[in-house]
Amino acid sequence: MVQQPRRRPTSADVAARAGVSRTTVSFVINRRAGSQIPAETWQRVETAARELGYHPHGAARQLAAGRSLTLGLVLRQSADQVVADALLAETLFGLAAAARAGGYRVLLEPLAPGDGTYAELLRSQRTDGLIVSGPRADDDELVDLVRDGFPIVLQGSRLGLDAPSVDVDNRAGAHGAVAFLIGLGHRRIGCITNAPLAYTAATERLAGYRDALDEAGIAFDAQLVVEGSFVAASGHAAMVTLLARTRPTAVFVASDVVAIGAMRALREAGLRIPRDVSVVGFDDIALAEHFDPPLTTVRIPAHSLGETAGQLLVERIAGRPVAARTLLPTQLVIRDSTGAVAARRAGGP
Amino acid sequence: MVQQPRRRPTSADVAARAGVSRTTVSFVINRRAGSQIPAETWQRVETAARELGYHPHGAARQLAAGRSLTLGLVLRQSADQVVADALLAETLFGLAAAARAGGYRVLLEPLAPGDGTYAELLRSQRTDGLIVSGPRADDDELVDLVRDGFPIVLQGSRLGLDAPSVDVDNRAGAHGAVAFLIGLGHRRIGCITNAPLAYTAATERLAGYRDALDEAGIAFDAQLVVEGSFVAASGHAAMVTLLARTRPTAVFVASDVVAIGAMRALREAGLRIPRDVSVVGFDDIALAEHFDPPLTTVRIPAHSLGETAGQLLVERIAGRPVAARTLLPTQLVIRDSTGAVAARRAGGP
DNA sequence: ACGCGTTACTAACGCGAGTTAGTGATCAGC
DNA sequence: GCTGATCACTAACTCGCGTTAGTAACGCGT
Repeated sequence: MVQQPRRRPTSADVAARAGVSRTTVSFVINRRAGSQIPAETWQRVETAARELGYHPHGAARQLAAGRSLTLGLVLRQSADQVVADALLAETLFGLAAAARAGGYRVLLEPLAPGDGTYAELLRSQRTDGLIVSGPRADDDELVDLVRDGFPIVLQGSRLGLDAPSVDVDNRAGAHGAVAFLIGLGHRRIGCITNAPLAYTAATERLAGYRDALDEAGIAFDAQLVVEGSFVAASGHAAMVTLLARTRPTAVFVASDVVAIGAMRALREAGLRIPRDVSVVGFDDIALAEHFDPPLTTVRIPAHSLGETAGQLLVERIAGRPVAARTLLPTQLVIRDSTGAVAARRAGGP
Repeated sequence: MVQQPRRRPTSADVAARAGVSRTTVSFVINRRAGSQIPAETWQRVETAARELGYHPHGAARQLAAGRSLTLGLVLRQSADQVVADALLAETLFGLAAAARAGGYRVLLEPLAPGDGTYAELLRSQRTDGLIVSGPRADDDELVDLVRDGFPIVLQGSRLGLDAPSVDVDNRAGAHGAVAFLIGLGHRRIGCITNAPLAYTAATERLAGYRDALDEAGIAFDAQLVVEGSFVAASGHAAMVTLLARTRPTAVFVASDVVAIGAMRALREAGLRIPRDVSVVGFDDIALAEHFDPPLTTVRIPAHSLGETAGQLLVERIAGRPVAARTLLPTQLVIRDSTGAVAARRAGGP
């Protein structure tokens, strides 16, 4: 007996088996509303499809329907940032959840700056829309795509682009953290940034720091600010630099990962947290509450960051209007790395 | 003047503009080898394509060519695991790199056990192959797909499946770590697993622990083994349990994240690391070297784990034979959380 | 018997490419 | 001057499905 080289069944096969036309099969498969198909016929089609193991061909559907039902996620972070970004996975899952709710899938395009192009994803219709995470100001490709009217949502800082963006309210979060320190009596507060100031998020968090200072009438002192750069080691270096200049009673570190490095430097300098120096972080990564001591920090809604971005993109693809800028609120989580300023002991810096 | 409702250009438009047929355009676009197209014609086509801003329609190509050039990544981890998995992003990037090298893209399908199906990805040809991360033994869907001959690569433990799998050499890694402790003079060594033993990786790491014990002629003591479960808090609880039973001179914790919780419990019990108790972790997450003290741990090649999985899948899709099981080597990274066993002082447990 | 709706479908086109089988022109060789 | 081989291309079919426009059958009222 000759074995047929089993071809995957098409809707025509299903139609033949059910004794109807392909159109009818299509209606049944897509549950098309308003079509008058008697229950009996409907059943016949479904049965035939099941028996044949029929699964509609994705590409054919996309071609005919004109939609890919796919969202692209472009990650413009460098390798360093990715490894350091403890919340990426969570954000990703939020996005995936939103995508699924809208009937979409997520295509991932990690693309460190300068190693490739992503415009093709959109221009070739492989994705119906794009979420660009960490867009840089010099991204011409992005400018073109937005101008051409493709559905795009920015995650992170916006540049003068006419595309909706989602981000965490970095400035308010930082402001709250530093205001909390001031409330504890601290006046000499250091700041270690999460990243070089070319990154908008870093600038915004620094701005929040200044806001709180201004509000309390404390003069800004550039000596108290040092740049960190994503990884813990940068926090260590920054803290060493800071301590060499002066000794603050508290430090606002705009990233938990950077903060753990900073805390290590404090320990190495023989300083106790929070007795000698209070530390506040930013992000509330899962490990923050297990640091020694457990870190007071600013919680970021990572999951809903991704989810919101996904929802906005789905709306945009559907052609519905969308807020130009969505800022997600943060929340200060108070743990044990912060305390009231110690009574002034002898000897200044 | 009436504005044309600009339709995206098709290969027919390019053909018309260049004064050739669609076939010729197709040959040029796909750089088809062996076709005799004079340089002049070739140029004309390329110019026409550029001028029109032509980009081949992805779905149409997929339909005609029968390949989607997409790899699916199915993540069967629960939300807890994802948040805890500090290396996921890195693995993902490794996969993406391999995919790109083979001309593929990556479609992400996060699918906590019991919340959906992924077979459709393959059956509808939306992806050419699948990498299933963290496959569970009760996954019937997976069994069917493998039986039907779809290209699938498993990342993590294999179950009796006839599909190639990639994983870290958990057993050897654990063995090395514990042997190192034994070499330092430790004989009473606790073990906190990274996950419930239903997870193969947890079982394997525990087996490595026993291997080292056996090798050194140390009797296995079930009292010294406690289960952890992905997150740091579980490590804290496990260590509390362990200390309530007995006091080991060293503990092998099969996950850095779990280890940080365990270390906190040690501190809370007034024990110093490594003076009173040595600790070895597993994974070498980015923060491990910034723990207090910096954690001795077993490094996992996260990037190449993803990369290898991607390469294997690409090979399988191409129909080439592939190793049934690939085990990636780990590396013991010695830091400050381990030390020689202290001279026996008065008082046992 | 005729007209007029419904009901329950189907024929056929189009989506945008890849690809096979051919075709006409040119040219070398004798 | 004819044959046969290259060269440079093209017509036409195919992939699998969505969808519009249309039609056959049937029922019902007059």
